[in-house]
Amino acid sequence: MPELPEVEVVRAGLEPAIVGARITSVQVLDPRSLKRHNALRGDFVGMLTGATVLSAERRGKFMWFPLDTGDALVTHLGMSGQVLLRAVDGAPDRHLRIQLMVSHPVHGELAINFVDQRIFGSMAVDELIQQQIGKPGSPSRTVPSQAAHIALDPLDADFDDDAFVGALRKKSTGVKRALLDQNLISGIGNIYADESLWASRLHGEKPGDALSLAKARELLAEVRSVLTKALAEGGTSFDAQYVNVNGASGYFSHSLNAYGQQGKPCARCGTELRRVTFMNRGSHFCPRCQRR
DNA sequence: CCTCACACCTGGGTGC
DNA sequence: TGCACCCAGGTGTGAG
Repeated sequence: MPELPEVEVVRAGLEPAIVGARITSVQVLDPRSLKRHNALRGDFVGMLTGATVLSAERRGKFMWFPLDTGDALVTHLGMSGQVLLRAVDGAPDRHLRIQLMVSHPVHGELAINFVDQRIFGSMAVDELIQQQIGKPGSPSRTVPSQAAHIALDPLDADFDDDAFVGALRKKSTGVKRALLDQNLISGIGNIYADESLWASRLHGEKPGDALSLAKARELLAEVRSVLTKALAEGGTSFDAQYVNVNGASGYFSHSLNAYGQQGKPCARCGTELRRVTFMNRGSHFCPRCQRR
């Protein structure tokens, strides 16, 4: 269940090993992991083989790696995806779906293993497009076409606070659904949505258009705080040895106040936290602090 | 355009 | 021990 902090930890961990590397060979062990690859533009293996990686980028939960061919390798971890850096002669990983062999000028030969139990994640080669997004006056950006509809994340310097707050306060739908809407604000998943709602004392089913301006701003501030804290913890617990990059290492459960904490006392008021099913997924909240 | 239900997936856990 | 079932949830799609 990687969300923004976990994906960013993976991106940052991959960056030193993958930027400047040349892809020498590609093996697709399960074509279902290519569901976001548009084969009409070309063959996944053929478009990657021989290409050199220029940088490591992220927007929300999408990562991408621009190539010297002009396209980008796009990666989404979905629910259970991991990108593991391995020695070329390493033991095979369980649920390995795609393997890239790369040659790096400093680190030499490496295997990049895309591992994904549930196959909600994917790899793809996609075209990069130019896009105007974010606060008025923000510079134009390059983004894979398949991620063009994804909003900036709230840790991005060009994130438009006023536009988000305004749009949120026009939505009749519940505020949790709005937080999970990647077209409105990206990077938040079920865990950090529940954490942000708990921190701002909001019930997830409270309609967005019922929020005061101040409350909507407070929610955005709490979202930032929760994500920043999780990112900092992920950064510190992250093994500096890049060959151990492991996308599953996230979930800084010791700092969770709501998610998975049903039955435990609320850290604020002591009331027993509850879990209900909402939007086909678990929602965790304090029935006293977070009134509908 | 907006809202929302649902399909897509696997394997760990539970109940019988 | 085995088997059926439930559950975890990010994203894209299509219905209304």
